[in-house]
Amino acid sequence: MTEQYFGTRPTLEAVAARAGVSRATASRVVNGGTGVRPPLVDKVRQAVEELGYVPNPAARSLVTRRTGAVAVIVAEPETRFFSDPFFSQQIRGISKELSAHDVQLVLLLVEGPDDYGRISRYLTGGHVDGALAFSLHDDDPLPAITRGAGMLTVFGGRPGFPAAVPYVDADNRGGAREAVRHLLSLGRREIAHIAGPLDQTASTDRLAGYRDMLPEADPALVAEGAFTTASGARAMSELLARRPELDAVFAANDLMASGALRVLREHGRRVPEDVALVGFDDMVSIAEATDPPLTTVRQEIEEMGRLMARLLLRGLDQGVAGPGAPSSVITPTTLVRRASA
Amino acid sequence: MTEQYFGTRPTLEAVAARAGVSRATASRVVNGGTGVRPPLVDKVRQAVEELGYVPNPAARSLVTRRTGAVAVIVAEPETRFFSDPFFSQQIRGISKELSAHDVQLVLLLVEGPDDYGRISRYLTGGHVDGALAFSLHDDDPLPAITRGAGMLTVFGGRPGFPAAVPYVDADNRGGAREAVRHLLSLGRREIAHIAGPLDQTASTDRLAGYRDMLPEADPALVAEGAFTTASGARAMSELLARRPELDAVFAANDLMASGALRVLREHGRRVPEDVALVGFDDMVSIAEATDPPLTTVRQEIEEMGRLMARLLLRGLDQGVAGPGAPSSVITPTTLVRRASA
DNA sequence: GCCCGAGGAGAGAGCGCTCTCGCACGGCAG
DNA sequence: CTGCCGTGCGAGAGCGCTCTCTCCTCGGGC
Repeated sequence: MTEQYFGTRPTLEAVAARAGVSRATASRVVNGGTGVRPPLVDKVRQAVEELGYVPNPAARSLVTRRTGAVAVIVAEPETRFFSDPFFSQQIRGISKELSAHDVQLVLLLVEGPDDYGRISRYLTGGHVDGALAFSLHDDDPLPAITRGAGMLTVFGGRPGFPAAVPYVDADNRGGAREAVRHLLSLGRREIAHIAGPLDQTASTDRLAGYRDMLPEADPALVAEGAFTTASGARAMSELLARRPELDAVFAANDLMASGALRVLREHGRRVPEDVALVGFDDMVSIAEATDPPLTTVRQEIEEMGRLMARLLLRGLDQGVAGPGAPSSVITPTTLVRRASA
Repeated sequence: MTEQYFGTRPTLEAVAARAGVSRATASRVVNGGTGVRPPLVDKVRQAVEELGYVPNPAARSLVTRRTGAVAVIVAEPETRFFSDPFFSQQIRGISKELSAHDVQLVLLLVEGPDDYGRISRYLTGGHVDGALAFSLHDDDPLPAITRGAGMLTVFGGRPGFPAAVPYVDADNRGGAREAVRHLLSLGRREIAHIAGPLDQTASTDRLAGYRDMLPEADPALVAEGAFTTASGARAMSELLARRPELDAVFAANDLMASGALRVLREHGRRVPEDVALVGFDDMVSIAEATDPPLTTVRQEIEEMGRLMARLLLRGLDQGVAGPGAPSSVITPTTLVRRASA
């Protein structure tokens, strides 16, 4: 039960006075205590305790030029951010890693094109030491903004342009190959694909994996969705109209797979007997809730978030001018077999 | 294309020099420009532009004692945070309101009991001006922490203790009454309830609403879940075992309703013919994806988030010592009729 | 034409911290 | 016993900004 000094929080000065040392020594103790003799360390520690001293972050970062915070920028049209647990999970991984290093997470949600100015100003303002950014479309202005602000930034998902920026991504192409390979191993021959929006690399990479395994496949077997349940349903209807004889579907995420599943059932196709279905993500709350439960390609979403944070922190520690920008990381995927294929 | 001065960003001093005015005048212009004659204002504005000046937030908040940031504290066991779009949506509303006022959002996720120390230190450290906190269990230490830190805090959801803290909550009790009233109007007489965890007021309030309409109901008609799909399924199994003759279920959220739906189907009960089912939340991605689509009680989640932020900002503006802590707000609910009841 | 008041601009103090520098003191070698 | 080096501590400058206080200037009223 520490006393409350309303209005005037104790300063380092006060701590120093109470401990009978100089401000410099008090500062040394607060920041690790190296080079100070034990008895003095104890005295200062005690003074800190008694006064309930907490360093003023503004004063500190004014001189250190470090804020101890990083921005997490989520640029995604309405629909996806709050229907897709993907981001929550990735942010969770990021949060864990950051708070383990006592770094704070400032969340910047981009709601519309006007927001980019705000974000840009915020980054150049030096509120944060670095940034993590998500889910770029090919024409996303974010990389240009973070570069312009001179802000070290790690991206989530491979950016859709040749710039050499550090990123963390799942092995989308390999995962897709595995999904299709599984369907082939079940004896399926008319394998359709419901792709995500093709201005995102996650979609194009998964499509590329599909094509790797089925180079001869009829283009009519591919339909584009938008990573939402509804778009998956729509794409499935299209595919059934175009190629009624299809016997398998690989959807680029679980949400679209669940939409497809509903449409398949409405058309009287049994899953997996008539049509085998594989998703992507292994979003447990979706994949296990469908009937039948979804066979899907699992990516370690939380781990990817953790990796992004780790990469950024490492880059920050070496200084931006250090031996190298952090390099990128591709995380493996695994096929999770449930009942739908 | 502003020139980049690596290492040395321009200061107010530099702007003042370039504009041929004093630092004080430059500051006045940057902060609104009142009391400065137009020609000087223009000169300063131009200098700001040319140098690409952005104020140093640390220096600023060192003297103003305002950070321009608020904390959003999410204390929720793993499972729920990333399976439930609830939070994402509420955070979205908060983010919109905050960024409209140029206030930043610092996200603090509580991963375990050890984190409370970290949070407490962070709040007392003065990193933020105020806080928004979520989803308290009855024994949650958060209110004590924010009070101890002297931090103005608006809660999301009615806290489970008598303290007079400002909060924003949906009309859980009224919504529950409406759900049950609807089931009664359909002629159902054996109406069961799948409650949420009973150490949260959202659950107890919804249960209270159920009891308001059915004061005589057999206690065996109520089972407790945990707001997850799996727990909803489990609760439904229990209820069917205890009261096989039930003809309606009101679940305290959509996730549990979807779990219940699966179990009902597994037991050969048709929905809505044999058993009518109503959920709560109107989580569109769930309620519309079930088969049949879920009748549910809608709460305006994003709006609630926006309101929380508005309440906090207003309180902050008046100063904590102002005429009054912000008062609480209860937002209305509406019944959304789909096919399940 | 003079005085007074209002309003606009500048000087300077400080917000709370870190960090460099210099000084003092103790131990050891010569 | 003296000189030198290493270590521990304190003094003080300064990070970039805001804001008060003072000074100056200009306009209006008598």
